[in-house]
Amino acid sequence: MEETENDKRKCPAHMSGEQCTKALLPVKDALDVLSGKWKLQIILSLTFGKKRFKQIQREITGLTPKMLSKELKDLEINDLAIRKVYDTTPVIVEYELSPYGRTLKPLIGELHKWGTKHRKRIISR
Amino acid sequence: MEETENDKRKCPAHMSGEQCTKALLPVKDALDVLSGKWKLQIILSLTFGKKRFKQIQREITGLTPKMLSKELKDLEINDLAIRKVYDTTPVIVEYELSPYGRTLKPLIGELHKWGTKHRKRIISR
DNA sequence: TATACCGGTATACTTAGGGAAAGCGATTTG
DNA sequence: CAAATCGCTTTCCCTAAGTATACCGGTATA
Repeated sequence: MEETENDKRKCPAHMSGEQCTKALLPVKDALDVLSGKWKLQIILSLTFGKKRFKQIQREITGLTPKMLSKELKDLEINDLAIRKVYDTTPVIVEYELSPYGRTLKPLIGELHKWGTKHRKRIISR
Repeated sequence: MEETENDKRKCPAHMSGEQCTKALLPVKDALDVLSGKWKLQIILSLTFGKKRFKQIQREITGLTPKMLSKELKDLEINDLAIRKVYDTTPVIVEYELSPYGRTLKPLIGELHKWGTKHRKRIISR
């Protein structure tokens, strides 16, 4: 069995295997931003306006403060959400989606589109 | 601090909290299909043509046969990849992306687009 | 006959993600 | 004064995901 010909199709002629996997890095980045059990729900929650910590937690059943805290930090680090601390007594903390965070919308839209079709396809079998 | 007004913005007027989270299900489905450490690379590998088991494994450094086997089964279950067994001696098994699997391309394209911008944004700080 | 390749499986292990529960300082509410 | 709310953090634990390693029957190759 000769494979020399087959192996030529590993990658397109103009890119090496390394370049191929490099092209995947941004895809993984995007996936990372949305991955995890709660991020999507939190993002969704924030698309409807500013929210306080406990308010988000109340909305999303099962979400523990530990996870919420962690995920909000992740969103902040990625510039997707903004944390605002108001100097009141007691202190008030509000989270909101950043303008940049809103650029996720079309992406999530695409995921929703494909996912809906997929759901139908898998269920109807 | 009154919150009655704030709480009204939890979800858009026309949908309940439950409907909101239901809308997320297909998004999660789409994410699931691409999640895991190896799936993207395997899909990428298959976009360049039919591949045999060992051939894929050789291409993707670090990928163990156990994981490859598992991921390929996942792809098959989701109709994204096709497994073809040729009745030769020794038997030859080839994997390829299904036409349906190729419908992932625009989605991955979007992920790539957003991810590229994000990568630049995060690195330049 | 020995070695290597094929397409995987089986077993044991480590790591990462997430859940449960408690607690903290500050403050308001009864 | 007691209890509750806010915005968290800490600790411990469990499970799922992934790794390492060995192995299998069959075949081809030196």
